[in-house]
Amino acid sequence: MCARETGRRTGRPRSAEADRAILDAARQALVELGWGRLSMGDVAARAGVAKTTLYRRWANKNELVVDAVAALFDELELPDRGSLRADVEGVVLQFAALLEQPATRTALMAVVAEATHDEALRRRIRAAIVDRQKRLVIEGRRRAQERGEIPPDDGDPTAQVDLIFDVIAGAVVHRALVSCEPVDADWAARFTTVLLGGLAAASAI
Amino acid sequence: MCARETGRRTGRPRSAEADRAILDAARQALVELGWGRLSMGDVAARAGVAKTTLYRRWANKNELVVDAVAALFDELELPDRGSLRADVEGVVLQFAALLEQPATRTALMAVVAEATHDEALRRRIRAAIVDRQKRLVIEGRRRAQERGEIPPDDGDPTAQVDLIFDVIAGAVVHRALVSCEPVDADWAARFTTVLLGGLAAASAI
Amino acid sequence: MCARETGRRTGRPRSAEADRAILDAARQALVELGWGRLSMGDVAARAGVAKTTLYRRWANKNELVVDAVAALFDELELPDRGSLRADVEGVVLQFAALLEQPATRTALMAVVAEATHDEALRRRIRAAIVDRQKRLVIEGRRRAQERGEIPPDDGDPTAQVDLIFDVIAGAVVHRALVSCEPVDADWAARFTTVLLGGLAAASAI
Amino acid sequence: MCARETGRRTGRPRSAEADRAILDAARQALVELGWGRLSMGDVAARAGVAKTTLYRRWANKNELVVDAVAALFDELELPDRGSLRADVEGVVLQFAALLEQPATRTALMAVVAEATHDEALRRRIRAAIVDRQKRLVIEGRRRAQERGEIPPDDGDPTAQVDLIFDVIAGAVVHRALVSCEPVDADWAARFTTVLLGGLAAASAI
DNA sequence: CTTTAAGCGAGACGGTACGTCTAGTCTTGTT
DNA sequence: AACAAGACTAGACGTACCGTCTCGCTTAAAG
Repeated sequence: MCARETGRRTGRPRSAEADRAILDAARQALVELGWGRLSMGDVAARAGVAKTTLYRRWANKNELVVDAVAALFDELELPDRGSLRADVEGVVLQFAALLEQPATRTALMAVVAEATHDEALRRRIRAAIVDRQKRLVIEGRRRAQERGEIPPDDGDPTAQVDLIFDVIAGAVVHRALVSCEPVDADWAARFTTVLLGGLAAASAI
Repeated sequence: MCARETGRRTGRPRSAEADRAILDAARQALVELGWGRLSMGDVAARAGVAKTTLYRRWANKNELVVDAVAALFDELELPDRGSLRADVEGVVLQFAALLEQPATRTALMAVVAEATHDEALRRRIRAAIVDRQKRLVIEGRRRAQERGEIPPDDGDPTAQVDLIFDVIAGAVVHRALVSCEPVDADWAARFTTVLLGGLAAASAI
Repeated sequence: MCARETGRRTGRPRSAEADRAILDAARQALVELGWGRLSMGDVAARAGVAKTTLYRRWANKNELVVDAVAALFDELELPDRGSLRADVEGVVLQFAALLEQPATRTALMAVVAEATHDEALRRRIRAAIVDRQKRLVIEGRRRAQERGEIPPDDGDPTAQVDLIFDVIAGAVVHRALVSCEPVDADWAARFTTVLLGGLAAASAI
Repeated sequence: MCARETGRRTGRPRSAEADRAILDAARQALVELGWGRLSMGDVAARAGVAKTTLYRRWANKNELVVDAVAALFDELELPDRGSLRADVEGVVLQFAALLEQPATRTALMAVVAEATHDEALRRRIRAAIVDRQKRLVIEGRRRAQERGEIPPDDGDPTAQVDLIFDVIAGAVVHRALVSCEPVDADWAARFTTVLLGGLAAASAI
């Protein structure tokens, strides 16, 4: 999480309690205030910790906030809802619900914005968030193939997985964060109709 | 562009040259530094203008930067390529090309990130960027209807326009800025196939 | 007092009221807290002024405190007591009384101690305190010459003024702050006898 | 030297080498940096010792530095130069030479400054520095009396010794450390003329 | 020859202040 | 009026140091 040199063995060990308190405080402050108005002094005060203790663990405000939020994107699941359409609608609504939380929306966009001029951060996001969530698409396709809803792969499905992921995640993120309109059951249904119709048409070629 | 009170008629008129210089300076600073590190003093200095001249035109930093960003997206056009499919592929590639420029990618993400915790900014983005670019979808549908490629509207097409816009813009932005993979002619073709297939299926219900 | 570039002519002029408020606050804080515990933030708060307003005028804490200390010594006066001897005894007792106040003794020694390894500070002390107080010696000599107690200058009196100042100030400071013995009327009388006798002998050569 | 509780008898004894290393490091740091910029962490690092080892021996920074400096003032001597005038000029130049070394000037002023608000330290300085150097004045007077340059004492000379000492030491310290002007042979000659003339005049009363 | 009380190096900790930077406002004199 | 210049309040930033507090390890004398 925080950059902790593993080689040290002398000196007083860092307080694990402080780690937790700081990350909790940072998450809480992020939700209440947003990235720009969150201040290190405030986080330190909330955590009951000195400001130096923050700077001993993270080089600056960005590093801390990115870490404070990184774990929020692991909670997406793909419960089996019995049909491809239900699975897609479910994951769309679940993802939208996540993005409706200020903590997550702020964190995701802030980190992506920061990444537009930081190649290393871009790679980190791709590994930690993008590739992780592609598993949801892969799992959904597998189930649909088992159910006979879509034909089995006859080649490498990577390109199609990528496309599906970009369309689903892109549309939800765009509607929730750029257009700023609600991702409700109705929109999810209409979106799913378009997506599945499009995929059927594409594979029929 | 900038909020210009129309009631004034006496006194020295505002310098149009200053308007241009400020917006140019803001765009340049935004690209070089990103949202967070851009400062009003720096923009004023680049524009060769006093800080008061900025604040006379825009209420605060956010307002100025949003305007500077919005102008970047006004260059998108929809030349008639003869078919709906060609028009969609064309606008996808055009939009992707825009997002491949560091200027635009940084600006868009910066402004969206800032908006995640700023309701007023969100409204401003929607008015200055989102609604403005929906014109492309509306125009594309109109042409396709004239060509007979899609049936004429039998109700209010707003919801469908919104959905199409979210899907196109979302998928392109997501692939270009989050997944960080190229939006090339091949991807555009496959995406268009899915989109048009989906829309056909949706209207066939 | 504070470094004020005289060449500027545009922009808002610096507040003379702030100048006064800051120096007053600094003097007060110096008396209450001593050099080490005086903080810039505290001085700013006492003066009802932002910290930046301090740093716009003085480069750092030392510079400000030196000026504040210098002002403490501006209250020394040389009322005409009718004879050179009475004037010397008067200023010796006045100076000793000043050094008996903890505020002044602490401030003077602190600033001199700080200056032992800071060439710039040394120059500043010389300009702000030493040269400023030499006025007392110059004025005393002028009066004595008018009274006919000492002959008029027949050359540049600077070296003699310097010597007299070092002897008077040095002896008083040394007795009060290093030897730590009282500078009373008796000591002042004996010291004055030695000083005036010495000066008479020196000019008789 | 350092406050060492005598009651302990078990456990690992304190390292005498650390004592030396710390005091040496403190003296060196004091000369290089001055009192204010000397830091306990830096002294510990120079001494190759942990900060706790410093605080086990001295309660705080002041205590350590005072101890580090105490021994520096024992080197003044009064060789017989054959006449009172030559002896005075000699001791003036010798004392000035001592104060021209950064080590001594910094140490002396630092310790005096600290003493302005520490009664115990003031007494300690008086015993260790002031009274010790008064022997130079006493010895000089004795020699001059033997040579017949000044009349023998007809009462208690203490008050006069004190006055002479304050004048000499005060003037030299003031010129060297406050006025910051060179104490050269010329100044020493002029000062001696004034001092001896003054003393002659005073005893002629 | 083990126990034991303390010293020791390393470095984290709560604090406090530093000096810098920026936002957004205000005050001059000039155009 | 707008403008250039720059002072102003407010407050966060990231750094440095103080003096304290764990850690785990070392060292001598006491048992």
